[in-house]
Amino acid sequence: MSEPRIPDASRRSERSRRAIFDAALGLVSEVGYAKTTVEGIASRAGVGKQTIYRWWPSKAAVLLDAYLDLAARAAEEAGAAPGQAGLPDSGDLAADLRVVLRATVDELNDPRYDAPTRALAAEGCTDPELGARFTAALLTPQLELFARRIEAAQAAGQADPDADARLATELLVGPLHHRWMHRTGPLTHAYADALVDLALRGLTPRP
Amino acid sequence: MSEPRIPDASRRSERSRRAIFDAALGLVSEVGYAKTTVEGIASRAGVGKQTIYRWWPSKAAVLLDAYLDLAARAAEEAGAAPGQAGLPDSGDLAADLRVVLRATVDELNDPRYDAPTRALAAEGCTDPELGARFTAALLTPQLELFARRIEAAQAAGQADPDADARLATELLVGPLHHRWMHRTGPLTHAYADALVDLALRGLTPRP
Amino acid sequence: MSEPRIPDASRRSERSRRAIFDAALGLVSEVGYAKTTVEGIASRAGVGKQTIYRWWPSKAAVLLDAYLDLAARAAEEAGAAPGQAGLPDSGDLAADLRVVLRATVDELNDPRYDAPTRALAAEGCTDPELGARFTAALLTPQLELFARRIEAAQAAGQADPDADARLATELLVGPLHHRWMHRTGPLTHAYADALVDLALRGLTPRP
Amino acid sequence: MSEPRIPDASRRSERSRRAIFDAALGLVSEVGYAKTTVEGIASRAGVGKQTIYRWWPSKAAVLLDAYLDLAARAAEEAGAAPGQAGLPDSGDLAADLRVVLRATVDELNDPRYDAPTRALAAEGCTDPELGARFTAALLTPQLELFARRIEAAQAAGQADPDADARLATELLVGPLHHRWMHRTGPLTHAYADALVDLALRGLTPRP
DNA sequence: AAGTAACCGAGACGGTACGTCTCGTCTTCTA
DNA sequence: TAGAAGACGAGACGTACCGTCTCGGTTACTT
Repeated sequence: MSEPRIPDASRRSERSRRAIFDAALGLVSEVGYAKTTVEGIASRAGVGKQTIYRWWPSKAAVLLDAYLDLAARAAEEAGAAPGQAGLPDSGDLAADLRVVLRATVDELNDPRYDAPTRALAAEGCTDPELGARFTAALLTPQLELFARRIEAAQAAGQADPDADARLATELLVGPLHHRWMHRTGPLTHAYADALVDLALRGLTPRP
Repeated sequence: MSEPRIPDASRRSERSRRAIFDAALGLVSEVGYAKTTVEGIASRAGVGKQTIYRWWPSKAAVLLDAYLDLAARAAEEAGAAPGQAGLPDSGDLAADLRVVLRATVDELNDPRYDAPTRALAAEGCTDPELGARFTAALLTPQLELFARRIEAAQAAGQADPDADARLATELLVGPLHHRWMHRTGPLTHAYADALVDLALRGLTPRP
Repeated sequence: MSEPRIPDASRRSERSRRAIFDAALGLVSEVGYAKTTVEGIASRAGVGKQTIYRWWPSKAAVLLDAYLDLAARAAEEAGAAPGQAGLPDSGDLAADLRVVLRATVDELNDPRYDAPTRALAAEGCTDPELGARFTAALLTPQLELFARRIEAAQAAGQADPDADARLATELLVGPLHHRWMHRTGPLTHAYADALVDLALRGLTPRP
Repeated sequence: MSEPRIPDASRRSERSRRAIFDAALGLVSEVGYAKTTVEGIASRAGVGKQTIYRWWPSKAAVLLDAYLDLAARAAEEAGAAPGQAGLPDSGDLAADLRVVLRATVDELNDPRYDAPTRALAAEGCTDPELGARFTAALLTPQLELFARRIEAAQAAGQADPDADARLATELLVGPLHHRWMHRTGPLTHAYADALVDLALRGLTPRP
C-alpha cells in the first residue's frame, strides 16, 4: 500500500552524518554496545532520533557504517593509495606475513578498535544480513589480499603450488581471530610470528 | 546492608529448571536470540519470572547453562564415558583429525545447535565474563583434547616434536570457526579434510 | 533582532488558500479534529507545510478561518444581503424565533457543520484567544441579531420592556447549545418550539 | 488472536492511583490540558508510564476519573449524605434556585475547577464516548436534581404544572454554561439572580 | 529582456510525545 | 517458604508530528 518513503539523499546533512558516527563509536567504546542506545547516539550527536531512523534501519547498521567510515579514513591516512594497496612483497613470504599479522595484532589490541569490532562481529554472528555486509565490505577484501600475496609466492616458487591460497589465508587469519574472539590466549607479536612459522612449515615431521 | 539473598538450592525445583532450559533453547532456535525475552522464557516454561531471576543473572546466563546441559546430555548419549573421552587415536593423526573435524562440521551445520551457539558466541564476544565461562566450560576442554592428541603424535614420532601443540590446535580449529562465524564459505567434509591436510603439511614447498 | 518576517499578502496564492480550507474542513469531517494534522492538511492540499505556517499560527487558526469562510459563503448563498440580514420580523416574536431556532437546529444536525463546529468550540473552550476570535467573529453578531429582534418586540409592546434583551437571547440560545454540546437530548424542531414557548412564557404559574 | 490482557484490579496500587490523580489535576491547572502529557503525569506522580496505560486508555480518561474523584471527595466533604443530597427546598423556588446557581457560578469561577472542567468539556465535545461518560457521571445527575426540585414546586402550586421540568432545567443551566464556555459575559451572583428571575417570569408582557 | 525578489512545493532537520515492550524488583496468593 | 502470577518504576523502542530551515522552481514586479 504505502511504500517506505525513500528520503532524498542529495539533501542529506553531512554534519549530522559525521556527528552520528562519532557519537556511535564513542558510546560503544565507553559504555559498550549493549548499553548504547539509538536515543543515546542521537542525544550525544545533537540530532533528532528520526534523522537516524531515516537513514539506517538499526543501531547495528549505524555502527557498521561508522566503522566502515573509520576504517576508510584510517586506510586513507596510512597508505597513499585509497584501498588497492596490496600486501608488501619483499620476496620473502614469511617475513611479509609476519609484518602484516603483527599489524593485525596491534589493531586488535587497540581499544579504539576493539569494542566496535567485537560489537560488529557479535551482531553479524547473529544477524546474517548485517554479517554479510560486514564480510563483503571489510573481511573479503582483506582475505583477498592475503590470497594474492600467497599466489605470488607460489608463482615465485617460494610456496607449495598445489596449496589452495584461500585455505592458506584462513590458516593464518583464522587462529588469530579465534584467539581474539574467545580470549583463549594473549595476542602478541611473538604469537603472530609463531603462527606464520607453523602455518608455513606444517606439522609433518621434517626428515 | 542487605546481602543478595542466596536462595536455598536444595529446595530448587528440578522440574522448573528443565522447563526453563527447554523453553530457552526452543525460543532461541525459533525466533532468534534477540527476540527471546526472559518473560517469554518464563511464560513458555510455565514459570514465574522470579524463578528465573532467582537462579540466573541474565538471559545469556540462562542460555549458557541450557547449552551446557544440552552438550552434556549429547555427550553422555554419544560416548559411553561422560566427558573424559579423548580424541580417537588410531595411530594415524591425519585420519583421526579428519574424523573429528568432520564431526565438528556436522555439528555446526545442525540447525539445532547453530542458533544457540551463535547466540552464545556473540554474547561472549561482547560480555567478557560470559565469554570466559563459555570458554572455560566448553572451548578449553575441547582444545585440550586436540592438544593431547597432537602431543601423543609427537611422542610417537608422527608429528614435528618442536611444534607447539596448542598453536597447532588453533591452526585446525581457528579456520573452521572463522568460516562458520563469518560465513565466508561452505562448511563441508571436503573442507575439513583439506584443512587437516594443509595444516599438517604446511605451505613450504616440498623438495 | 530579527522581526517575524511578515509576508506580502498581495502575492499570496488564492489557489493554495482555498485548497487548504477544503483540505482542513474535509479532514476534520472525515477523521476528526484530533487526528487532523498540519502535515495532513498540507499533503491533501498539495501545498508545502511552510505555506500554512506562513499564514496561520496553528491548526486551530486554519480551521477557524476555513470555518468562517464556509459560513460566509453559506450566508452569501442563502441571503441576498451579505451579512447584515437581521432576523425576520413578521410582527409575531414567537413565530419568528421558532423559525430561526429551527434553522439553527438543522444546522447543528448537519454533519458537514457538526464536526468543525465541535472542534472549534472545544478548542476555543481551552484556548482563550482562539475562543475570543470565534466568539467575536461568529457568536456575538448572531446574539446581537436576537437581541435586536427582541428589542423590536419590546418596542412593539409584544415583550416585557423591563427584560434584558441580551439575557433573553441567552435564554433561547444557551439551552440549545447545551443540549447540542453535551448530547443530553435530541435536537428537533419540536424541541426548538418548546424552548421558544417556555422562554417566552416563563415558569410562573398563570393566574 | 491476542486479547487485550485485562489486568487484575484487586492488586492495583492505590498509592499510584492517587498520585496519578493529583499529578493530572495539578498539571492541567498549572500548564493547561494541551501541554499536559502522559509522560509528564507519570513523571510527576513518580510512576511508570505503563501504570497509566494499564488502567486508562488516554490522557482524557485519566483526567475524567481524576475529576470525578475530586468531585466525589468535594461532595463528601460538603454534604453529609454522599450524593443524594437534593436541592434545598425552602418552599420558595426562586430563592432556592438563586442559591444553587450562585454556588454554580462560584464553582465555575474557582480556578481550581475551571481548568479541568474546560478540558473535559472540550474533550467530551469532540470525543462522544468520553462526553457520554462525563455527562452520565456528573451532568445528568445534577440536571435531575433541578428537575426534581421544579416538579416539587409544580406539585406545590408554585410553578406552572404544564411546563416540562427537564426543559425548564435547561433554561436555567444552559445560559450559564453558554456564558462560561464562550466567555460572552461576566459570571456573577447578579447574573445568576437575573437568570432565575427571567427564566421563571418569561418574556411575555405582564398585563 | 534581464534581473530580482518572494511565494511556492517539497522535505530534511532537531525535537517532543506517543503508545508499546521488556527489564529486573516487589508483592500477593497458593500448595 | 518456593514458586506462579503479575503489578510496579524505569526507560528504550520505533513512529508521528511539531515548527523551522533550506532547496530549486516559478511568477510577477522592477530596471
